[in-house]
Amino acid sequence: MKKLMSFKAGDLIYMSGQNGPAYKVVSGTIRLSQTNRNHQALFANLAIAGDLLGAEVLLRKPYTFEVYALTDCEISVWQEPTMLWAEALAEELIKSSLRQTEVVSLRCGTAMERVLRFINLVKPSNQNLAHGNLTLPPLKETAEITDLTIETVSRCINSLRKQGILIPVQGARGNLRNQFTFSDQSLISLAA
Amino acid sequence: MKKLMSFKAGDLIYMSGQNGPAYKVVSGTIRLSQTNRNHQALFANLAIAGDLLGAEVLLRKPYTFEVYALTDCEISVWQEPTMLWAEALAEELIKSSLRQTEVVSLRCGTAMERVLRFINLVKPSNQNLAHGNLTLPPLKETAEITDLTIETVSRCINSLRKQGILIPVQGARGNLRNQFTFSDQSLISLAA
DNA sequence: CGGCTTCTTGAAAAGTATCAAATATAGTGG
DNA sequence: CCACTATATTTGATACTTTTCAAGAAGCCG
Repeated sequence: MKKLMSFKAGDLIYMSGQNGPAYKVVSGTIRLSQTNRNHQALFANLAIAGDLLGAEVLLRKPYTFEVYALTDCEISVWQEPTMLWAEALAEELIKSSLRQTEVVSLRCGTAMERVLRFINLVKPSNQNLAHGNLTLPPLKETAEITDLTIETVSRCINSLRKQGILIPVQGARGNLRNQFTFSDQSLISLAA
Repeated sequence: MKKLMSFKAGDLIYMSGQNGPAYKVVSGTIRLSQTNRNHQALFANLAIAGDLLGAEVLLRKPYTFEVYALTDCEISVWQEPTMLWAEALAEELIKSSLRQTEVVSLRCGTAMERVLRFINLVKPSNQNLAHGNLTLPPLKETAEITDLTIETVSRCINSLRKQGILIPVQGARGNLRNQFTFSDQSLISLAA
C-alpha cells in the first residue's frame, strides 16, 4: 500500500527549483504555476486524479513549477517500475499533454461556458451519477484559470444556483463556501 | 544528415489514428488539433522548431492529433537513440509541456497582447536581431489559436502596421498576404 | 483578365471588466 | 456557544473591449 499525503485547499505542495520525488495525484485538483520576473504566479496547468506531478525530477532536474492544492487533495509518491521506467514515464507524459488540451479549452468561449467546463473538470468523475458533491476552489483561482474576473465567475456560479443546477451545502452557520451538490446531468450537457 | 520533409502553409502533415514515425520540427509553426464529435477541429497545441511531434507512436499508439503546417515548415524523422531512448523521449515530452504553458498564455489578456505573444512565438527566434522576416498563418488560424475573431486579429495587425512595427512585404502585384518584416525590438517589449 | 478566397473596415450589439459597497462565511479567543 | 474580525463573495452601475453583421477591397490562381 502506497502512503498517501493529504493537503488542504491552498496548501503549497512543492516549489519550483526544489528537489524531491515525482507524485501521482490520487484525488482533488492541483494547480501548477510559473513565477515570472515580476514575482507573479502565472497559471500554467492543472492536475487531477491520475496525473503525474513533477516528472522532471526523474531526469535529474529540479521541479519546474510551483504546485498548490486547489481543493483538498491526496497524492502519493510515484513508484516508477524498475524495469522500463522511462517508458512508463513517457506514457504518463503523453497523458498529461492531453490534460493540457483540456486546460486550453478552459479559455474558450463565453464566461458561462468556461466556468461549466471547469466545474466538469474538477467534479469527481468516478461517479457518472446524476447526483454528487462538488468542492470548487476560491473564486480567485477559478478566475485566473479561466481568465475571467472574480466578479464574473461569481455571477456565473450564482446563475447556476438560481437555475437549481448547483445547490449550496449547508453548514452549522450558513452555507459552506464553494461547496455544492449538483442535482442532475445538466452540467455535463451544458458544458459540451 | 537527416532527411528533411517540407510542407507548405495549410498542408496536412498527418491525421489522428494513423501510424507513422515521430518527427522533430526543424523550422516553421505547426498546429495540433483534435476533432470532436461534431467533426470540428479544436485547436489543441502548437509545435515550433525543436519540438517533438507524434511521440505517442513510440509507445505503439496511433497519432493522437491532426497536425497541419501553419506556416511553411520543415520536419525530420526523429532518430531516437538506441540506448536510453525512453529517457530521451521523456526529456522531449517535458520540454513540450513547457510549450503548452506558452499556449495557455496566448489566451490571456487583451486582444493586442494575445496577438503580440503569438507573433513572438511564431517569429523565427534564432536571430535576436532588431530586424527580421515574419510569415503569419491565415487570420482564421491566428483567431482560433488566440480565441479571438478574424476581424479582431485583423484590427490588431493593422494597428501594428500603422505604428510601423510590422511592415508588409511587397510582391510583384501588391503586398504579399501575411508576410511582414518587423523593424525593431518593440515586438518583444510589447509582448512582455 | 475574371472568379474566388481572404482580409479590411464601420457601426451597432453583446459581453466582460472595473469600481465601489454591502453581505456572507471562516477563524479566533473569550 | 457567541461575539468579533478578517477575508471572500455578491451585487449594481458604468465603462470598455470584443463580437457580430454587412459590405467592400485586396491578394491569389488559373
